[in-house]
Amino acid sequence: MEGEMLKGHLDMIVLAALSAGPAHGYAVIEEIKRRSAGAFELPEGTIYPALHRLEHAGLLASRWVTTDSGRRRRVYALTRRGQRALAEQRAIWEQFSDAVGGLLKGSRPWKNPA
Amino acid sequence: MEGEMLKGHLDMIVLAALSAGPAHGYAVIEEIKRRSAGAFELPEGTIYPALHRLEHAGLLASRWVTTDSGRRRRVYALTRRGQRALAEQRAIWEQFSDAVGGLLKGSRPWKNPA
DNA sequence: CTTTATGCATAGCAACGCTAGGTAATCTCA
DNA sequence: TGAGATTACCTAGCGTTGCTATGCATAAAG
Repeated sequence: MEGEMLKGHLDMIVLAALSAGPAHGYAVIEEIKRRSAGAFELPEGTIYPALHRLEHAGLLASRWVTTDSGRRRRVYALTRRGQRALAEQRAIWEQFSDAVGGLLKGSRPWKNPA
Repeated sequence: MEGEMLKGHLDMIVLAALSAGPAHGYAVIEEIKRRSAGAFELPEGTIYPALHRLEHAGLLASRWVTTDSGRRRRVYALTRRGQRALAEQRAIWEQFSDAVGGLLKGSRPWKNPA
């Protein structure tokens, strides 16, 4: 699928992916892919700028971590503000989703034979 | 609400608004507003270009109509291709919506990367 | 050793809804 | 009758934002 459909929803998606616990960028990409059952395979050029933006906005905090094997990773975690933002955006998503649902309802081609 | 959230969903929304029957641009705006319970108040600068685009793509057909009171209106109707496109986009919306749902819902035992 | 996967970063592009501006006829109501 | 609101259409250009393309570097797999 994909188009420009997730414009305006990306922040929420990234925040949601981090809601289970801290993760580094690459892991965020995989978590999004996993939780969306493969529907969202977001490129690095989408995620890294998003993470930077969200950190700059105070919704995420990051620290550098070095693994046992010597890999450097930047691990992000939701801040309290980030958690609040996620809750807000989730509520907005519900409204948006309901509104679209309302539009699609009544346009059903295979009308439900009550 | 509003942001850039409906990027990539506008065509479906317009097609859905016309699925009940032909309508002119201004009426499409009101139909969208009505069916979305006021959530979507789309400006003319959004709708008219969208209608032109959809007609150019062969998903809509238009004709000029003059009302009894002498008003000129451009009335749009779904073509067969438009109906098919709506069905497709509805299916894609379901996928998109489910994927976002999975993201907002799914939390799983956290596997520490570091 | 060569390939694949991991991991981070960013300049510039492209898509697309929206702002802001214009034109014009009809309706409402004092 | 006149003013303002509403209806009704159109479009150039803007701004946001996700994505492409590219670069760098290390670790695991073959």
